[in-house]
Amino acid sequence: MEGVRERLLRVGEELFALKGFREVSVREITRRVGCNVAAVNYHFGGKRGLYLAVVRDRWLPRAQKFREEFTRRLVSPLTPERVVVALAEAFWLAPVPERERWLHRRLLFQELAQPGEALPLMLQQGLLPLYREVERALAAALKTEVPSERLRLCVFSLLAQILHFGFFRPLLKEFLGRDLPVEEIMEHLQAFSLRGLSGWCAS
Amino acid sequence: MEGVRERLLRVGEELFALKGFREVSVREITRRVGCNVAAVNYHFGGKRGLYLAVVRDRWLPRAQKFREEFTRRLVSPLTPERVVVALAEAFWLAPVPERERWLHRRLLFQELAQPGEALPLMLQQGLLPLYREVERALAAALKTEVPSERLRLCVFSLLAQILHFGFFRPLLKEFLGRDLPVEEIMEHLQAFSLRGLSGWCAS
DNA sequence: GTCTATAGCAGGATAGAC
DNA sequence: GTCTATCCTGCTATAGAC
Repeated sequence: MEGVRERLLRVGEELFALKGFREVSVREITRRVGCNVAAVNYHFGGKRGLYLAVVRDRWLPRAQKFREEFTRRLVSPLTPERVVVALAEAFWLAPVPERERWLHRRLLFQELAQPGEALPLMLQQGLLPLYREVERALAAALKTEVPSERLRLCVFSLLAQILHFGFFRPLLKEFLGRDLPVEEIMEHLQAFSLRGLSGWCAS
Repeated sequence: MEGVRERLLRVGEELFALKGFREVSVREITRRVGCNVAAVNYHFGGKRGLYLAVVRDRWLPRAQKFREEFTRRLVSPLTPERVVVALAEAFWLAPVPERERWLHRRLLFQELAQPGEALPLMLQQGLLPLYREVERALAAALKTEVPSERLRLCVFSLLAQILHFGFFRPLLKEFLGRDLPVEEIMEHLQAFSLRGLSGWCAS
């Protein structure tokens, strides 16, 4: 049975992710949960406390789960192609409901838009470890010795695309004229990241 | 002489970009401008009206300016490399104060985090025309016939990196251990977008 | 642990003087 | 056009009954 505390965390995350911290009222959360307004203060010491608990108890564990999905999908011998595929799959095909993936992106987005004390937590404990993990895999995949800063920038470019294609999905739809299925996005990501524009260049 | 109306737009944009619509109060804006609270209602019909005016009168024109900067920097004969450089330069080296570039990104970010009636405006009149412009340039640069959907996805990947390196600059600093100057970011963007990871691949 | 009731405050908007 | 004064609404947080 899901207690009031857990329901507050779940509903709180939904609303914070959808509208951002300020835009959500404690009343709205407790009404949906079906409990009293005072419950938030009792369990979390206030609205801000609930928000931080959401990040700690729901967002961070999920971030770690995505990271593990990535690692789990790496198959040796490592190639750049396989690293890219593992990364894309971890984000888009992991056994996590689409709804949760959306929540996850969205909450990060909200925190970036209005940075608070949760941001350092999310960056350092959520994103940075993933970046390092990808860097390690990529270093192993590229046989040549690549300067580590070069490598990290490539990791950044990879993640940039993954996050962007998530965040700007509506714009993509408008730009293309149709809603591209995940499989095709992955295919493009792979092609672009591995060969870049020169894959299409005549010269 | 800058009238009250213009100052409200300028200060309003600063604050909306920094904190988001909800987080800013009319009182705060008018206090900084040095006018009365009622001025917002008089000139714009309310807080929301001021926000929309900011988007229309300041953000959209600036978006168009960036687009023109891009077009202006294209030199024939077009090559993919030159398109990438023109795009990066338009965003990072245009004769616009860094502060304004920051404002511009930030306001888009806020609107994406909490979409309102301004979002369609920003996407359709601000971003989409730029995307189409880049697509056109890229199509001319790539001699071979590239399916237009492929091309658009490449444009998306390009812009993804440009926006991401702007939004996540703090994370990049932490990841690299130093704050990368714009010139070096551009160099990487060019290398990655043109050749992808295979530029570093042994096989 | 969970509720009701309320304190205490801040925000947006408006009416009307000047 | 710009100001003062004020209304009304909605919020968080807390005190205290049960």
